[in-house]
Amino acid sequence: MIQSIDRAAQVLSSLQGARHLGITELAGLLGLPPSTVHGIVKSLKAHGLVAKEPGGNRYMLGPALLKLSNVYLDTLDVRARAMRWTQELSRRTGLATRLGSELFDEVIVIHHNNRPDGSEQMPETGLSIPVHASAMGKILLTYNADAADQLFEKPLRSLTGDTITDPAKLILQFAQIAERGIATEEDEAVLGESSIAAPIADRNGSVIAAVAVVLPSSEWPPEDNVLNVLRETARNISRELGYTSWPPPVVRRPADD
Amino acid sequence: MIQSIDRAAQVLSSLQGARHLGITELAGLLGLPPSTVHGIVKSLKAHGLVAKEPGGNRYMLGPALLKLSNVYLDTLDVRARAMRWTQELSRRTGLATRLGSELFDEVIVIHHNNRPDGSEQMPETGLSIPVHASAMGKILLTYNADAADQLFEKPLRSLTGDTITDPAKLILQFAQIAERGIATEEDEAVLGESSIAAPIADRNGSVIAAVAVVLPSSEWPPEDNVLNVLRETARNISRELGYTSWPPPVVRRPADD
DNA sequence: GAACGTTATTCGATAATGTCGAATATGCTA
DNA sequence: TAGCATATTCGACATTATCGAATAACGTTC
Repeated sequence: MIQSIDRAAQVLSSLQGARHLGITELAGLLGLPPSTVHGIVKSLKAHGLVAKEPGGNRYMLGPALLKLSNVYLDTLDVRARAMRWTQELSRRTGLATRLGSELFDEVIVIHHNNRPDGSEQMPETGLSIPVHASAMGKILLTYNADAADQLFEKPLRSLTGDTITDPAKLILQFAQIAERGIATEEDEAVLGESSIAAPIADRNGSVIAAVAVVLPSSEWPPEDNVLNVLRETARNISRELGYTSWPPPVVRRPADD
Repeated sequence: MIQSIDRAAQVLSSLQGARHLGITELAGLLGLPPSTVHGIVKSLKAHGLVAKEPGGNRYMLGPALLKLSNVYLDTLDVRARAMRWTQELSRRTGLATRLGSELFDEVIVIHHNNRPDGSEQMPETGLSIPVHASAMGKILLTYNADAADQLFEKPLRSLTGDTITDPAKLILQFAQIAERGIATEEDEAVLGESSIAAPIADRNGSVIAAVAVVLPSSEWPPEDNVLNVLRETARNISRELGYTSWPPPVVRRPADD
């Protein structure tokens, strides 16, 4: 691990949390001398990854991130292929749908379809949710034992009264999830919001993403039809990626690094 | 400039251009030994800024960028304040609107409102357009002489037959733009698409962003009303940011670094 | 299915490079 | 306007990244 790159990433991560920070504040957070931090920030700024806040002398994240992120989304093969299927899923169930991918201990939403009822809704692409509190996260953990192991090394954060923070309970769920190819979550991330997810596998059978439908908890449990359509969607996307059998088996794969 | 951070940023930028690259390819692009590049990529990967493409041994941009970018957008004060005004602008003109900010020699779209006619439209947030070929870019260049100087050091790229690539012609436009507080562009970035932009100033009178309306070139020229509403929108946003007079004067400001 | 070529990855000695403290400049506050 | 806090520059030093060589993994061809 290259020290200065590691530190640069920490700077970005700190700014992600705090939005605006001065050099001294950053130095405090990272436990480094201000002059060192200044050098790092200066380098990041030269590439637009960090910007000076207008009219102040604090720093914030920079516009280059927006461009990079846009290219990132374009690069994702799953996303491009899944889009038409999730739209169909949304239409057939009348629910909002999400496509999610793993980012350390969170699931990040890489595509989102609004509920087709035309109500005012936020764009959710880019949203991140702790893995253990999301249906998509449970799918990803079920199929990635290494990630689960790592996750359970630290205590799990509770987001609502219903968040499951006991690893043992989650592990019990994983077994069922593997069998059914479906994970659920009720009020575990956001009160009043529940979701159901299914795995997306690529041609090697690796689960690389998850699809979910999101519904108000007041409409829980969803009709069986919703489950079937969701499962079918996940299967269709996987098929398009070159994977045919269903559901994908849970196998411990060597972490590629 | 810290060398390894600079190189890391170059890696991101290369991946932005090429989508997928192996270590050797990257090493070729940057003119570095593969082992060096490998170390950099490994460090970036540890933070999710870069990811290994599923099933291959090439690398691509990573999901952490999406999260960072989302926070970046949330951080932008202009964006939050401008949003309701641009929505109103879109409604009153019946046109798509954009909010743009400068990123080196491009304008990056930080917010976008669809044409309210309900037609199928792409989300344009994150889109980037060369400054010299966009109305928003001309606004930003008019108010940032340093950026213009830098831009003119290299020959300008032509995007359509109508792109203005002669610095002298652009400089002539800048004078008019400063006077009117309005910049235009006809088919200069995308054939069949034209736009009109106005400056957004913060409390110091620095022009930090631009608003634009985009219309099919077939509807050019727009009614006077469109110009007036656009100008009014820019003024309202600027007022909300604490700047009152209009249009903002062009003054050469010291580059803050 | 085996053997080659290609590409990724690891390792360690070297010296180039980032680091950090002190000095200076800048900007904010009272 | 003075004083303080914060950002920024500078340069000597030693840590740290670098790069070549060796190894491992991969994919491809016969």
